[in-house]
Amino acid sequence: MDTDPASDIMRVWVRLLRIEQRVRKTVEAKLKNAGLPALVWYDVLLELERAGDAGLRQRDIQQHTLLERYNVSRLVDRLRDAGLVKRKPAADDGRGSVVHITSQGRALRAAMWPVYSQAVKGAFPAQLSEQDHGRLLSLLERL
Amino acid sequence: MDTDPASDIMRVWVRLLRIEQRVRKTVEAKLKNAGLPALVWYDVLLELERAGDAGLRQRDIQQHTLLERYNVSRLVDRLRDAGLVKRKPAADDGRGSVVHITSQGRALRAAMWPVYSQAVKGAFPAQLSEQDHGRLLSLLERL
DNA sequence: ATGATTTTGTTGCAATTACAACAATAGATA
DNA sequence: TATCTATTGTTGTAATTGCAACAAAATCAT
Repeated sequence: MDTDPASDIMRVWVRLLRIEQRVRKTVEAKLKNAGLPALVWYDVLLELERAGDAGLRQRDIQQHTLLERYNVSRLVDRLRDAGLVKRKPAADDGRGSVVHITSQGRALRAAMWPVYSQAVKGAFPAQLSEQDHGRLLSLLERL
Repeated sequence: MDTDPASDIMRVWVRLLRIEQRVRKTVEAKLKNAGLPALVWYDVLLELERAGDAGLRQRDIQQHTLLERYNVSRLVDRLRDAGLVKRKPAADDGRGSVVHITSQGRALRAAMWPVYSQAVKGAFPAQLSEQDHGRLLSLLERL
């Protein structure tokens, strides 16, 4: 077993971790500063918007966002309480429910986007070339 | 302002975010499964071990780990309660304290390393070449 | 069909993290 | 010096997340 702290993959991981923390932190701060909810709300609203009229099972939200089951359950509660989504019993599965975004939900997601987008851009001050972005993306895809 | 959801930098960010979530999740799960504490404990213990006899101010822990001030405060409390670190008043600064790792702390960090390391490797199944690792790392360094 | 297993979702409680206010010292400025 | 501001750290309380147990329905195996 490789126990070298400086191994390639660990270097990549640690670097990736720090970048994620730094960017997430600034994004969350700017969202809060703009009076908007946290990033995870955006994530869920976006997935629901993409899902369209069919909506999404909570299970699907879980898979898309990598949230835990119980966190999805409670987050959907909060989104519903805020009028951003609706829960309906699943027609073909007596256990679960289907979640649909409301027009208020769509409006909030749209309002969050420019703040989110700008915050991310601001947190990556280095201007990589289009080619570098492509290279980086294709390397990340392989992880 | 660019509001294109598919812009290069946002693609990179979203991909990076998902990778971080996936890997962190498996790492935390494997640590827990091995009866070991969470990743953030490892992070702090590692920084303290690197700092050596001089120890670290809590402020420095904060900067290295990107934790919030109050989280450092309470995490150091827990580490101290677990016998992994010691807090001493800072000689040259009446406000703060200096944190030192104990031998138990070093032992725990050492015990966590192989589990951590293997978990990360396992979470990156794709075998990138040494050259690709280098390319990826240098691109990440620029973010 | 029936019983066991898996999947889906919820909930009480514990642990952690976030927010806001605070105290104490250090450092800067008049 | 005296005062103002910034830095460092703590703590009460609220919000969120994690853990464990649970319920209900679907799926599988016999």
